[in-house]
Amino acid sequence: MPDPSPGARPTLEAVAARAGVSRATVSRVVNGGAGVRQPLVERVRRAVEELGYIPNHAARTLVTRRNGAVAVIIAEPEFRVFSDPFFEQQVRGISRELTAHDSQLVLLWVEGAGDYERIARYLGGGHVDGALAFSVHDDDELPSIVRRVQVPTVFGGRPGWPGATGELAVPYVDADNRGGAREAVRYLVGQGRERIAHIAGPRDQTSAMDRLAGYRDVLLDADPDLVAQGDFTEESGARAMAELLERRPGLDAVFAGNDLMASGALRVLRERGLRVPRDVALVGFDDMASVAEVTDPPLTTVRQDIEGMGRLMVRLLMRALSQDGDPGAAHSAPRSVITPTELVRRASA
Amino acid sequence: MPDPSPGARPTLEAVAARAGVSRATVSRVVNGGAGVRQPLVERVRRAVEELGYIPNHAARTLVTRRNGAVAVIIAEPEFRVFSDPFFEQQVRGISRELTAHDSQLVLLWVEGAGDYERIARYLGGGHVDGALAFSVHDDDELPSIVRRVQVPTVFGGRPGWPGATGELAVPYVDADNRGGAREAVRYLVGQGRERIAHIAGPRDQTSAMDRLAGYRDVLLDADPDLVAQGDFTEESGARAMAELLERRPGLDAVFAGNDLMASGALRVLRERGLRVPRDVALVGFDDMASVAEVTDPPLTTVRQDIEGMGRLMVRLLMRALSQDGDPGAAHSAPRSVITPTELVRRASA
DNA sequence: CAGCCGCGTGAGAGCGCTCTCATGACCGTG
DNA sequence: CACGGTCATGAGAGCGCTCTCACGCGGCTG
Repeated sequence: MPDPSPGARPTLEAVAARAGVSRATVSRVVNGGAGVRQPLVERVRRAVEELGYIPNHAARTLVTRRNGAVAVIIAEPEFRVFSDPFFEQQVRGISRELTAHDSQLVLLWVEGAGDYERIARYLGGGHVDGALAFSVHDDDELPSIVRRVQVPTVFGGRPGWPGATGELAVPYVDADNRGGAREAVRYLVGQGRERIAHIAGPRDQTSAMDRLAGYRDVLLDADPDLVAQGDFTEESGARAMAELLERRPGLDAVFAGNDLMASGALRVLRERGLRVPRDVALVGFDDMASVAEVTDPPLTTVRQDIEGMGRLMVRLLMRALSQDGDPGAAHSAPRSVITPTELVRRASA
Repeated sequence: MPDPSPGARPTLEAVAARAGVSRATVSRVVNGGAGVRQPLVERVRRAVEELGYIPNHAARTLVTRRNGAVAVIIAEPEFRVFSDPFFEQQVRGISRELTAHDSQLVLLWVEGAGDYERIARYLGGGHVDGALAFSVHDDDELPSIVRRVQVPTVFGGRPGWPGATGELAVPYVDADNRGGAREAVRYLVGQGRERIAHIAGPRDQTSAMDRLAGYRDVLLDADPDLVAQGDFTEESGARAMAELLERRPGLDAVFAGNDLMASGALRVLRERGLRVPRDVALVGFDDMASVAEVTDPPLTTVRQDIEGMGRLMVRLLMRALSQDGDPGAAHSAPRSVITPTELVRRASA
């Protein structure tokens, strides 16, 4: 039977028969063709072509124990997940780099706390070679889960739970939030600003805390009343600004924890008739195009290479995966990477 | 050897040995336990528990030809993909429904036109049981690809290529754009508005064209100069509004193709000193929370159940998949579904 | 009490692939 | 020209699971 059941997808066997070689040879050709003589390679290639052969993924995975897929775990505490442009860029970077590594992106959307069991089962089921996770909050269960099911995982953003940098360390990729904040504040200082306030992001996000730390690094003796609490939303930025103005009307600069809060702050500043940057200089963080470029005046802000961070996460993971098989290299967890930031000067400061 | 290589994951075999039954019985228990006597079921369950057994996905897929994964294909022509709140909601609906069906979401991000080959290979490789796609533009290659590789696919939004509703029909889920537009325009008419303009979305998106058609359904003899072209962005809405005002200064209502354009139109209206809704009534489309609720005045708009549409896509696909095996039910492509819209009255009209 | 039916269980094949190992052809060398 | 070595190829096992089928036991009927 030269064509058994025309509807059925051709197997390696079928290709081998057609090319007049063994399964092994076809397999070799399909996987790069190393060690097979040219004429044979071509004959097999032709047979593959003619039959429209596509390797069966499951069969391959079954024996190689590699499945060319990586999970991206998205925990959704509340709102702001996907629609966060930050996120989009990072996922795009991940997607691109994954493609370059011939891997697929499996999206794991965590639906509330009770859903972690499902995630654990999935991760443990060998569906994916590794995982990428974003540890948004301190109390995230994810780290302990990936540890339990032993799935190589790289985190986006420095995890914040106790001991994250010591015993329970996990590999992560993060922007140099602290350094970026320092640069921003120093810039403000360099401009002659003397009463520089800070609108901080949520306390349970390490990025926010790192930025605050950077601010304090430069302004060692900063007046505590010059720091207001926000939660990374535009609204909270506005509220914090109003608060700051009440407490310290004489402030002459604001370093906001992110662009959204900067934009909220800007709104309040203008409502109060304060000119930016003349009366109050304003610096944001993130260089979120949809915000920083469209405010009036456009925001001076700290840029991070978000897509690059996504790619980097993948690269770290891939390196860990390729070492996995090595003897002696057992459990050589990838090192974490801090990516540089860059101050983007626009009109607001 | 009771515990061969402690690091290795236990197999069915191991569980069977531990429970003192055959592989077949363990398999039955793992897959629901039908037809196995209670005491045995419990013994097996306990063994599974003790060994921490997790079924190997690849092996299972190899024999069942089902892999519990569905691809979500995202073609990215330019910007607005993830960060589109519309998109986020739809993907969330998909994710939730997929979870309910014990399936995984595999994200396929199309990286430009040349990338379709990769997508085709992936789809054809049996990695997924089916696919969900969004046919943003008319010239999309996706429909022909899924047809070629024979992967059951449900589209989000009515596809617009020639013959999409006839010979080359594909199942899709779409909102009742035309009906929603009719309702919006009728509402305006009912308010006594007499010169109702429309800001249309891009010509190559069926949703935009359907909304335009709905507008025309009501205003059969509408002045062609009362229709301006936009591209669904805020900016284009502003431009279109300016244009309309120039051509027909006397207009007393605007039905915008989406909320973003409505918001742009609103900006221009206010700049020109026109009061909304007093002088000009304004209706949008989508009920995009981040836009419609925050404009001043808040937008009267047409709401569609976006998350529901996502869920519906999955349900249609699942139905098609479960029929796939049936004899006689061959190629019973799922029917398309149009979901209702609802006019949300706020202050702008 | 013999026969039969039905249900619960086990044996074993096989899904499509990779990979090790044996085999044989061909080369160069002594 | 015989021999060992190298390299391309094929044979075959086996990855972990499902599923068909045969088997055996019990209970029911005649």
